[in-house]
Amino acid sequence: MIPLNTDTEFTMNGYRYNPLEIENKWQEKWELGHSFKATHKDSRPKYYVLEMFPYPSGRIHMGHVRNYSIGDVVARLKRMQGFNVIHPMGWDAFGLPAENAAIKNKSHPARWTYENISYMKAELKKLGYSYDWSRELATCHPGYYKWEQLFFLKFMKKGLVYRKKAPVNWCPKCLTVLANEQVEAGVCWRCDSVVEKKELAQWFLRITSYAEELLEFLDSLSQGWPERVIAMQKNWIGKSTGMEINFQVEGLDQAIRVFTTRQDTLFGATFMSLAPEHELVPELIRDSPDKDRIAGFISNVSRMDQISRTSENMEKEGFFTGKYCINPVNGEKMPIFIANFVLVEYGTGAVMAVPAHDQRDLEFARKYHLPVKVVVQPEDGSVLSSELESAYAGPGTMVNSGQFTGMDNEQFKEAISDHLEQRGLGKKTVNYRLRDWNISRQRFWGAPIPVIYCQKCGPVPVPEKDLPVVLPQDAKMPEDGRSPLPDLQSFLEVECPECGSPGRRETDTMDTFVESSWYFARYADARNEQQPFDREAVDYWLPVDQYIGGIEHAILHLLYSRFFVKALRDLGYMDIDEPFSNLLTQGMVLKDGAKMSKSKGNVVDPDEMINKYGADTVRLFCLFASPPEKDLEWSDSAIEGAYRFLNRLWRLVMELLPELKPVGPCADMDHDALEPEEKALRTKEHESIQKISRDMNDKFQFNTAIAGIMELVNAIYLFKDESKDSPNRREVLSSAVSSVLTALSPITPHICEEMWSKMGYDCPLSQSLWPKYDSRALHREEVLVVIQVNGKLRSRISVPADVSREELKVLAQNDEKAIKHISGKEIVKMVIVPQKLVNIVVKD
RNA sequence: GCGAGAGUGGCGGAAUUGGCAGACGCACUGGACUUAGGAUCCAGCGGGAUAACCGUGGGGGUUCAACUCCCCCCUCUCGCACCA
Repeated sequence: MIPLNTDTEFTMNGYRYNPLEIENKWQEKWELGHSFKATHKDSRPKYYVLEMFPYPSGRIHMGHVRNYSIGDVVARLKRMQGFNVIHPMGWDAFGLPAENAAIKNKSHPARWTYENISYMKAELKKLGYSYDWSRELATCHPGYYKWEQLFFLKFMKKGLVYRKKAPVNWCPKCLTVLANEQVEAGVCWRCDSVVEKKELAQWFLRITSYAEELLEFLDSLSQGWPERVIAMQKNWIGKSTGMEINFQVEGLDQAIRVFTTRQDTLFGATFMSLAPEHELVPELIRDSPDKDRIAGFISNVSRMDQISRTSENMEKEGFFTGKYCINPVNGEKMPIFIANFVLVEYGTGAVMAVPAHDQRDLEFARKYHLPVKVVVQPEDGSVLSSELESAYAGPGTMVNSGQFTGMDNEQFKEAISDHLEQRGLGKKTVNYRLRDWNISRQRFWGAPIPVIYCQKCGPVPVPEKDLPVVLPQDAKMPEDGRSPLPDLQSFLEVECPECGSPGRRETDTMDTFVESSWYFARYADARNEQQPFDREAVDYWLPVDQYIGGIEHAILHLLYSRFFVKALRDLGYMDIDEPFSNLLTQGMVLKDGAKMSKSKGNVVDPDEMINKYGADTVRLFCLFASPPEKDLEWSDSAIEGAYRFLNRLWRLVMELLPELKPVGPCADMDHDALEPEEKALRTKEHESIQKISRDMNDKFQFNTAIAGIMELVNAIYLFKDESKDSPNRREVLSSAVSSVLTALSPITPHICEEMWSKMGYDCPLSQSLWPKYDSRALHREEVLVVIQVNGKLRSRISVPADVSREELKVLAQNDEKAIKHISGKEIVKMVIVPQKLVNIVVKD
């Protein structure tokens, strides 16, 4: 319920703050006036502000409201500061929930999706965001995914796409495979099911061929991106430099290739550990008497789910294959083991075990009574023996290392690398943790992968002229949750474009992260039907100057998008290296200390809040309660506070309305001619604009910017009651009120527009310019100076701003309160900070 | 274990980067107006015998002066984690 305002002052001009009425009115005006439509034929500098587009799940939630309110403030602010701003919005519209809803409602996923989009679009409009809706896109529209399919074909031609049969991550609940990035601690990123391994032929994007560039360019982002996002990406790419070394298998014409970053410990390698899935394993165990037991062990391990297999307290286990390999530097025989902790995906799937200098190898060696050989002695004087309790991984001097004994291990690392390379026993390599991106999904509601399997020609790309491969409208979703495509003859049956024989369409669709990897580029030219986007438009608008979204996309979406931009650049579609120059990761919206969720029953519905308080109040609360990167705790009383502030401002302006004139914010006037209170207010106004501009622009600290606005409002309240009537009173008041409305307008645009127009302005605030403070107005005649004695605050005095250091010294020493603390003591020193502070240092 | 960040009143949070700790707001207390107050206005609001003094997670240090810089430690949040 909106509290009914009946107080006399409030209604005296007949205007009551009615948020919904005002908001409707201005939203309509903006829409009819195409106020936020952007075009690249413009001489102003461009500014691209983008918020991560939403999945059309049904309703907007508070997380969206916060995200989009932050973005809208940036957009409106930059517009007022003279930029040509593009601020688009669209829908990340493919994905599994639509399929589930379709099964439930016995309809088509498209229907649910488009209904949600229209509902949520109305919600966004009610919040008054300054989007250029003419660029709206939905990724499930063939007009969008057609170009994605084109990119797929271009990638294919360039060797950036390949199909391979591989053990892949399978989510038993989503009935589809997942990319490595989508498996979090062994469970599905979306539904938390434990992920299984499955052997399937899948389509991969060769993101690893950009691994080095993706890593290197992180440095160029360090100014504009949060450090932790960069750290997470670095970590994910996981570069390590080392060597690949070959170990000849005894009695076989085969070598085992290992990857190591500690080639300096090669003399200490006493056995070999292979991943159970290593390709040589079958051959190595063929003649083993233990063959069956080993095979059982291998199938046990490889069938294990990711969680238990990679958990820390998993017991290290292995089996001896019965075979040996030869240490290339000392010719020693090393037993070959199969070990459950060796990962086939990383490095070469084989590890040279150096128990003295690697904790895992040590544990394994102790368990199976394998030799431990120290080859690096620490330089602190302690002497390690093979009895050591924990492995030593630090630096030191080489021992037991043939002719290299006595060398520093770091130098030796270089020496042994050259030594091995010269003899053809190994080579220096760089290894990445990053894997290629599996984009195949066994789902219906996604962009079809444009490939046809021909009985004769094999997989054949769909010719570009036949794009898009459209998702069938007549598909019926099977009850069991599988994709309908593999059973849909009308979709499936097709002629081979190369030889004309019967072919079958690929039924896998693309990972939905593919759509979100390039949507920001499509916004530059969203209605283009000839090509993905016009080169001129993309060159003008991209990169995104400010990207805003949740930290949960720190790796997935941001890494994929960076990869896409680099790949599209190399295909000649654009000329930038990175998509997002600046990134702001906003915190979550919490209620009772937890993320809002239906299951916890702590959801606050934005619609309800808008109906109760209006969009301006909801926006104000979201921006005021916490700085953007931090989590925001929802508070019913704090939103009341935001509403109260807007009412208070409304009352102030309505009361003063008869006096106010459209003089503009920070209006020019003869400062010296003003009364003292007028000077004070004018100075406060200009100081506030200085502070607010700084907080908003440089730091996106909207919370402190709003605090600054509130202070200015408080100052106006004081002024209106205390100042005398004078020739300049109206100008001073009008300017200050105009500054408040202008500065607040990016945050609460509707109420500000309304009061602005009531003040008599013709040009709407949304098209006005951000005020410039006059540094002359910042000058105060009197300043407050703090007096300390031995660093402790003792007094405050008001002095003329231009007082000299000497005068200040005298004033401070003669200050009554200061005298109490210095009398009878010797003044050792006086520290003067002009206009601020005097510190008198005394001793007894 | 590695990486990133945080720790300030009853609460959310400020502090121009070394110069008045607690801006702004919420909550609370007292008062005014009032049939009424959940509206509004005024005042107060870190602790403390309202005096000294003590206070920014703890302990040291640098400095005339430390929330801020340096060293050690504790706690919490997030991410990664048997990565060879």
